[in-house]
Parts: sequence; structure tokens; C-alpha cells
Amino acid sequence: MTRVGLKQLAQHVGLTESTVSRALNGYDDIAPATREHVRIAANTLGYRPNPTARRLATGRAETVAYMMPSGQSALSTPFVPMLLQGLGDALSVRRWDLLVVQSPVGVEGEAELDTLRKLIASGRVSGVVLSRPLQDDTRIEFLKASGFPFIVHGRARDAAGYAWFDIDSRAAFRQAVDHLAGLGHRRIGMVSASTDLNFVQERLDGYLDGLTRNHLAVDSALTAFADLSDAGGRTAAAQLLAQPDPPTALLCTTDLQAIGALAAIRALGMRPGEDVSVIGYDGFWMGQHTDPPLTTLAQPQTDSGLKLGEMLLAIIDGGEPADFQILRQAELVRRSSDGPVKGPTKSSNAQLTEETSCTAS
Amino acid sequence: MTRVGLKQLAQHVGLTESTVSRALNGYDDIAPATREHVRIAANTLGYRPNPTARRLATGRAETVAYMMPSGQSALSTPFVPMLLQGLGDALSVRRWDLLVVQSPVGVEGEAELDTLRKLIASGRVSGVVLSRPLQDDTRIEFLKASGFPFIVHGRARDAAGYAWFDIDSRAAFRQAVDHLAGLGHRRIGMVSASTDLNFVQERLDGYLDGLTRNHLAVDSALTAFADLSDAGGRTAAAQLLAQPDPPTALLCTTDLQAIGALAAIRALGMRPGEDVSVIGYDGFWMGQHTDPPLTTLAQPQTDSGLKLGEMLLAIIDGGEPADFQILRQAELVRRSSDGPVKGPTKSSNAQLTEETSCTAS
DNA sequence: CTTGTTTCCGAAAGCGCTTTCGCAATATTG
DNA sequence: CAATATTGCGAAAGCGCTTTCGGAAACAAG
Repeated sequence: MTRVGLKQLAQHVGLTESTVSRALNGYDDIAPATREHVRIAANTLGYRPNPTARRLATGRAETVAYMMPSGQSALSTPFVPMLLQGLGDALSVRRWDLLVVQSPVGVEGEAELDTLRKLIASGRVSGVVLSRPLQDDTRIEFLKASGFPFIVHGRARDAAGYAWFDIDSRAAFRQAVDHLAGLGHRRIGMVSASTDLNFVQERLDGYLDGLTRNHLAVDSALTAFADLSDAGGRTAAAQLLAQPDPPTALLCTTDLQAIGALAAIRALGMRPGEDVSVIGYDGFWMGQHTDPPLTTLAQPQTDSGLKLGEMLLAIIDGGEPADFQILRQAELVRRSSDGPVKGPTKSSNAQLTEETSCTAS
Repeated sequence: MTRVGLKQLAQHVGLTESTVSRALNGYDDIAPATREHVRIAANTLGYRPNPTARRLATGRAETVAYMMPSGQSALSTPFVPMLLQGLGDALSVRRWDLLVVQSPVGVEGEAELDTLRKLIASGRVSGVVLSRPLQDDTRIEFLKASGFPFIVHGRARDAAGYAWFDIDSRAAFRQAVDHLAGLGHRRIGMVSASTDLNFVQERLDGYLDGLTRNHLAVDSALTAFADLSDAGGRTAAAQLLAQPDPPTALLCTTDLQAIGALAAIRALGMRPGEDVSVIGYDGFWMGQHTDPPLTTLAQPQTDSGLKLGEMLLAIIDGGEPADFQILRQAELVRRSSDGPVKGPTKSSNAQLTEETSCTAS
């Protein structure tokens, strides 16, 4: 079964290649009957235009690139497969391709920009999707300036003028503080990380918002910075709890860190969820199986990949990027790693569970 | 900064496009001096041949496709990002592209074959990498028959005549049985799954091998089949332990199932690792944080993606596929979910830890 | 100095499509 | 029915490269 190209299809229906091509591509200078005839023949013969030739002729790449988050963090990103699947679904309705690119390992910053620059200069792609933006992400600045279609999974500090899909983790952390304050906690710690990544800053801000909103003192000794890993969470939590007046609850930037925090607490001979509350973020399924099951701020399970893909396509079609910004809300999933504050050794009547404002701002 | 194409480069050095092209592509009918001259000019001008045009002209796609595992299992596949990264690294040295494809969701079997058929017919890719093969995988049969370059991450029951990279999980499970038998266990259960996926069968076989090798009776009541998920592991384990003469140790096809099994054991009021031993497979980092930390058969952390990519390239270059088969060994990582068998309620002196053959076969 | 050989480069024909343009053959109008 | 407008298709020129082929110029051999 030799490949059937435009040529064979054309002589099969007794028309010119050019006519057949126009018939298939919806030009209006083709007789309806002819068009139908060609359509049918194309289907029965299983004709598919050679994408490479088509791309060269049209100048359209009909391909979208997903830029893999670089660095070690990429290893622990269970969202990548889901994202790719969603993206693929969005693209497949047009028979577009999904390319995966990454910067050379080890190098950071400028190298990523360079990869991006070469990528769009090569004409291989019609659009790009980025993940895990930094607070000040040069890639975004570059793409905005270049006018090349792109969309961000997440958003940078400056969220104006481009398309993105993000979860409002700042609001989520505010809500988490509300929740803990409602349980009577007065000293709430935060396990943070390098705030290069914008979502880390967002979550930290949400935590701080929550403190002020609940009239709790902001004590810099209550925030620790560590890797976005279980090990990082563990050391950060240990550090926070080793203080003279330790926090009674710990907010963690990610579930991974939270899992580490649980370990740290147990290692100190305390019971997570009773002696110290812990709340993570992600809704990572694994949290169900930790000891105790982890209370977390769960991201909505809607398929972000699909949305990202659809939005990017709309932008490539000429849509205004700034019109495509989606902010979803996370949800507090209570499992067992949070609980009312334990009174200090002396006064144990601090259980006044004053249900404060849990309505979002 | 307008794009510099072959044309501009050619007139910049005062030569014909064809000469420049040949100079850059290593033809030997170019004067050394000319070639060098062209090379330098190309570098300073930042010339990159348009990949689309190049592909059309050469007929080579210079692109490799990764076929995403379909179905729900894809959601819980932390290995995908790592694999993609490794593949990307392997391809980037030649500036090749990495495409991600998937079959339309929901549909199975025939649809995947069809996607594959269209993919290679379209000429978009020079090679394909498959993941998670079935025991009898029609994709592999098809690709073998077609002669199209491909490689499999894992392998089917029939492992002959094509390239693959796999972990010897059969040997691993044999070894796990040895280990448990060495701890005195006589009734060892297996949490299996649908044996459509070849690695499930492999592991089951390893378990059975282990039983015979250790002169333990093979009792079909000791094997349960469930989803490859934590929930699946939980129900399967519960079912196995509800029997009159329950197993004292449980081998699980994956760490996910094992985590579910731990939960099931605790739910029965027993202590995993003491009352019932549990061993998983994958070396999933999360196992460190379960209660108790999960003993597991860890896959070597070598970058399989890189290897797969390199081997596939070698095959595309004309290498004989059957020459590229790599089988790695897994390693038993003891944490705390396994231990010596508890004697039956009456005789508690069954602790005779007869260290049996723990040397691999 | 003629006749072969090399050496090096230009001309030209694609690769498989798309798209503009022009022109016959119809259809429309007065 | 002539004159004009419309419809439907073919011709042809690319898209930006690669690759075969032929031939002028430089060299070697007789």
C-alpha cells in the first residue's frame, strides 16, 4: 500500500493537484459537487497531506511546544504527564503536533531564553506553553516583546498582558491561615522555599495576608526556607520547631514539603495533627497515605492542559492574549494532619475555636 | 534582525546556495578553505537551516515520537517526565525534535495501532519509543513487521527481534521471595493485577519462580488481582488477609499497590512489617514516608530515557534492532515493612531466621 | 603543448504541498 | 443576442532547503 499523495489523489479524480488542494482546503472557487467528490475520494484513499510539505508551503508550523520545567524539580512533577495529555487532546482536534523542548541541563536563565529564541526563529512551532514561571521571568518578557503566541501554566508577578492559567494559591494560603486561626492557632509557621518561583512567593504572601487578616503577629522567625522537596520540608520544619517559642501549626508550600514536615515532627517525638498541625498544598493523592493523612489545599482537578491548549490555539488564531487568563480556586481538603491547638503546658483552655471569616476576599 | 536563510548566507560569502549547502553538510567536493570560510560566516550570522525545508528536501524527519501510555495509569506515571528529559537530551545532540503522541482517549487497542500507522505514514518521525508494552502488543508486532525504527521501554512476552530497555522484574520478585522465605515466611501472597501489561505477568512469574525455588506450595488463593493503584492494593490485600489461613507476607506489583496494602493491614488492626510483611516494586521515593517505610524493589536510577534515545538513534542510523536490548537488575531496598514471620498465635518460636539463598540466580 | 585527471563550484531539478493568477466556459443582464 | 459578470478549474510559481550532474578551471601526465 504505497503512500497516496496529492498527485495520486488528483489523477484518481481526474483533476489537477491545485484544484484538489483547494477543494480540500475549503476554497470557495470549487463547485460543490467537485468538492464533495474530492472529499470522498480523499477519505476512501486515506489521503493525508504530508505535514512537512504543508508546513513549508503555508509557513504555518501547526505545532506547539511545551517547555519542560528544568532542574531537579522536574523529576517530582507528576503534573507533567497530565498536562501533556490535556495539551495533546486540545491539539489533536486540529491534528497539530506537540513538541517537547528543554534547555540544556545544568545551565539556567540565559540558556532558556536562548533555546526559546532559537525555537521560534526556527519556525518549527506556532506557539509555546511555559510552566512554573519565575517571579520575574525573562522568558515571558521576551515572548511578550516578540509578539509570539504563548501561554503560561502559572503566572509571574506581573500577570498583565499575556495569557495564563493559574490557581489562586495566595487565596488558598489565606484561607488556610483562617482555618488554623479558627482552630485556635496563634503561632503559625510557614515552610517556604526560594521565592524565585512565583508560586512560592504567592503562597508566602497568602500566608502573610492571612496572619494580618487574623490579627496575628508576623514573626519572621516563623518562616523557614528550604528546598521544594520532602527533605527540604523536613529540615525546615525541624528548624522552626527547635525555636524557643515554636509554632503550633505549619503551612507548607507543597505537599512534598509537608510530608517532610510530618516526618520532622514525628522525629521530635510529637504527633502531627495533634501537637503540631500541618497543611500542605497540591492535593497530591499520596497525602492520603501519610501518617497521619495530610490536610492539604487541593488544586481543582480540571484538566488544565486542555484549557491551556485551547487558549493557546485561540491566541494563535489571533485572539488577544490578555483575554485569556484563568484563575481557579483551590480547596481545603481536611484529612488528619490539622487540629485544634494544644494549650501550652500550663493553660490548656486555649481551645476557643473562634470561627473567623472563612469567606474569601 | 531578519531571519538569515541559506540565500542571505550564500550572497554574504559570494557563493551559490548549493555550494554553501554542500559546504555545511560535509560534501567532499568543497575546497577546505571555502568550507571553513562558509562555516565561520554561518556561525557569525547565526545561520540555521529551516528544519521544515530541510526535512522536506531530505525526506528525513529528524524527529522522534514518544507514545504516551494511555489510560488512567498515565496519571500516576512519575517516570514520564524523567523519560522525556532523557530522550530530549539524547536527541538534542543532533538537534532532533521530540514529539509526544497519544491515542484518542477512551479507545484502546486498535486505535493505538491506527495512530501509530498514521504517524509513520505521515513521515513526521524517524523513530518511535513505546512504553508499558502489553504481553502481546500489537504495536510491537506492527512495527516489527513494518521495519520502522522503534524501541520499547519495557518489553513484551516475545522479546525477540526488536530493541528494548527493561528492568528484570521477574528476577527481582524471585529475589523478594527468597528474602521473605529467608525471614521464615511460608505463606507469601501476591497482589497482582491484570496481566495484560507484560510487566505484571513478569512479576507474577517471578513470584511463582520464587515459591518453587524455595519449595513453597503454590496456592492460587494467595494471589489477588486488582488495579495498579493504591485503592487496588488495598482491596486486594484485604481480600487475601481475610482468608482462613492468610499470608504472612505480601508482594505487590507496584509501590502504589503496596501503599494500599499497608493501609489495608492497618485497617485490620495489624502492624505492617510486624504482623504482615509488605514489599513493593519501583523504588518510589514516597515509600520512605509511608507508615512504616516501605521495603521495595528499586529500579536502578540510571537515566533510561537517555539510553533509549541513544539506542533508537543507533537503530535509525541502520543498526540492527536486536542488538539493542538492555536488561537491568533491580535492587531490594529494605526499609521497615518487612520482617521475620510471626509465629501462629500458639507457637511464637517461628523466628528461626534461616538465611536461605539470597544470592541471585 | 596536447590529452587526460582532478578539483571545485554553479545550474537546475526537485521534495509535496499551497496559493495567486488568468482564462475558458457558463450564467446573467439589457 | 451581444455584452458583461460569474463560476470553476488549470498553469505556474513558489516555500527553503538538498542533491545530482555537468563543466570550467587548474593540474598532472605523455
